[in-house]
Amino acid sequence: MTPVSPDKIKITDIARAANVSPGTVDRVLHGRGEVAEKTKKKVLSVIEKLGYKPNLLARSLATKKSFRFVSLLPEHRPGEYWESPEKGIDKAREEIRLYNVSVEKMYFDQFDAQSFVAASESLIAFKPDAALIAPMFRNDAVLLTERLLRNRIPCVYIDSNAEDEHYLSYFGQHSYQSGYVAARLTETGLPPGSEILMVRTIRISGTSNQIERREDGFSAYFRDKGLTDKYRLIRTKLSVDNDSDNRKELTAVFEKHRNIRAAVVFNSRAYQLADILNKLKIKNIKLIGYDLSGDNIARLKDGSISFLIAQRPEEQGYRGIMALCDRVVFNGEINRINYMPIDIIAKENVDYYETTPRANA
Amino acid sequence: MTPVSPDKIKITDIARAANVSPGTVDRVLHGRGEVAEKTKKKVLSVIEKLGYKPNLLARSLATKKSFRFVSLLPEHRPGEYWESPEKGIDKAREEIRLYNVSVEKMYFDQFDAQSFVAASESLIAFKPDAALIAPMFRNDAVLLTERLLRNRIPCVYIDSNAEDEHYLSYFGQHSYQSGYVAARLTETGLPPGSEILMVRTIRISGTSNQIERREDGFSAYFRDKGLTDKYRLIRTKLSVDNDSDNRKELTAVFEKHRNIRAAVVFNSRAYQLADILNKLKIKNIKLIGYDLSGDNIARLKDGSISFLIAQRPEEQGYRGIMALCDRVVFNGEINRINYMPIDIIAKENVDYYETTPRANA
DNA sequence: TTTATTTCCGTGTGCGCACACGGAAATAAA
DNA sequence: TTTATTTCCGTGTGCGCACACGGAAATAAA
Repeated sequence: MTPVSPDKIKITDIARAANVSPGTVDRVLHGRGEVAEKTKKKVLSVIEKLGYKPNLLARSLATKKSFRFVSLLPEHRPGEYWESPEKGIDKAREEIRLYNVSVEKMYFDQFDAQSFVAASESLIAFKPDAALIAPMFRNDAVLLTERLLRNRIPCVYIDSNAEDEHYLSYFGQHSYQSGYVAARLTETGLPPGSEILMVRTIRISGTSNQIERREDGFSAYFRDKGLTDKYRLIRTKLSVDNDSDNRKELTAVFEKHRNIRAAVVFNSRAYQLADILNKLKIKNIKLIGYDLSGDNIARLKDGSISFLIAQRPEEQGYRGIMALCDRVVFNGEINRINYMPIDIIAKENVDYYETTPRANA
Repeated sequence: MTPVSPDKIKITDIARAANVSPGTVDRVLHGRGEVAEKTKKKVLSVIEKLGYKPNLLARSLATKKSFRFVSLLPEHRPGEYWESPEKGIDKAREEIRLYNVSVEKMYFDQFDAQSFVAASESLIAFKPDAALIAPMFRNDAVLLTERLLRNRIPCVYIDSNAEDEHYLSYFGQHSYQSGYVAARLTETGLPPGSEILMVRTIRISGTSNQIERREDGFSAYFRDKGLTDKYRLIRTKLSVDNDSDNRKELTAVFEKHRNIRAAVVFNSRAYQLADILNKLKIKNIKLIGYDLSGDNIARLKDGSISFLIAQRPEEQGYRGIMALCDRVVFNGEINRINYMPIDIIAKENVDYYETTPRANA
């Protein structure tokens, strides 16, 4: 509560030092043209010399611009994974509201590629100033981002990386490495000779490459460490919804492989496997899964799941939106690839895991 | 880039609706008095009805107030633990500079209680508007915060919780629970009959209660799970600096206890134990430690350390300062206890662990 | 009742910037 | 050389708020 801070130079200081009017400084700052080359150079050199930094508060207050962002996520129900990224988006939205940024939320059905295409059309028609996208359908996502790019609309991907060149920035996990971590957790303390069950859930529209790369990383760990003789990797597939088929399949697998001591599920449905194993009375299986959905947390707490790997989904949404804001509103630079931490969650630390980015003023 | 956002109500809207002048609304908003009781009620009801939210940008721009914060941390060198909280403080400082908040950094010697007392005097003399403190010397920290409280200066603790009533808010780990997590990691895959070495580093001015509670949590895990027959906990003490004494001590311990298969160090010096074990050619010890100092990370990567438990030190500093800002600058409410996640770090995920809170505009 | 005091409130200015408007100077066209 | 056009720049206003100032109305003191 002392007197106001000193030595902040402002546009009028620049103007005085450069012998021009504030209006001219403004034109130079915004590259609006209508300034003689000589004058422009003079002003720029003064700006440089005095180290002028615009007051973002005043700028936002004065500007009449507003910005419309769009997010495109899978539809979801309470407790499901996608609730978390959306929470992060909401938090960011609240924080940048004062900068005249609005965020319109759009959705698609994650089991229906056609719904993604339809949503893409709506998104394009909306003419947003920026977009945050969960590119679950690789090809359609690329088509969408190509069109956005053509209109100079920046685009951030979260969750899974489509590996094309059409997005501004990616916030998500390094899937391959997360598989490596899953393998490390699986191996720790596992008796030699054990068999390890790798579970893939069949999806209607094909497995995402995110899941595939988790599996790749997982397998690679055992190869890289020369553990392929010590352990044996068994693969099986489960259906998303057909419970009785799944039981039959697993019964057969465990019949055939008597030494399965660990199992890994590479999507967020580890709870499904936990439930089936419970029903089949198969015990003492070390189960590793992904993502902190409500169901997974419950199984983690009751001991059916040993470890879950998390990827700060809220932070993905939050930082994705903030990056777009930095870019569009403040003309900042954004890191292209932003890998999230690969968080290891056990029963003992799950209650203290909060992905929530801080709320600020 | 569409027209400016609508329906934002401002002070003049309140004034019109309440049949008063903007100045009167302002007096009510700030509780400056000089308003008749009846008028005040009228204005408040209109504010309520229209759901007025002040524009923080305009408020900060218009206000002539400025705020001086102080941080009080242990001195440290590059790569050491305390660099991280300081990084978070710097980040927060940058973000709230526009709100006329400055952060003055003060330091003490973490091995010299007297230096903390001296720093306390400087801090008080500085008359800050808020303080962020690492309360490593419990009693002296309490004395300091009592004096701050008397002057109505809000005070945030980070890292360790002194458990008194004199601070506004705490950002740090639940130490007891983090010991529990350490125990879980230690136990996973450990052969029955193993002995577990619990290492305490002797400090000149007594062990902090943070460390003690980690130990408590660790021991409690084995009791709670009924594992006291299965494993045996061995305790030993090491000196901070006397390497040869430490070697002798450890040689004797391992001489006596032939079944030690795991060791835990409860402060950030796990690398010290790793180095001694290397020199003594003691192998195959599963080593668990705390905090991502440069030395610890190196040992994690070369395999001497199995797991480290981290506590988002940058986030502690960042959120601590931001909380003070919310409170002092924006009159917000702050959560009193803010436990950090208990992060599990292994060789496989350490490169993706960033505690850095996002940089924003 | 008159004057002094207090209570209460409205008006005006500035925070640092964006941006519209209009006009002088320089240049091009007649 | 005169007029039309373009280039270039300065001035003025408003964003939403905090806060100083001063004055009218109400009350207290004389």
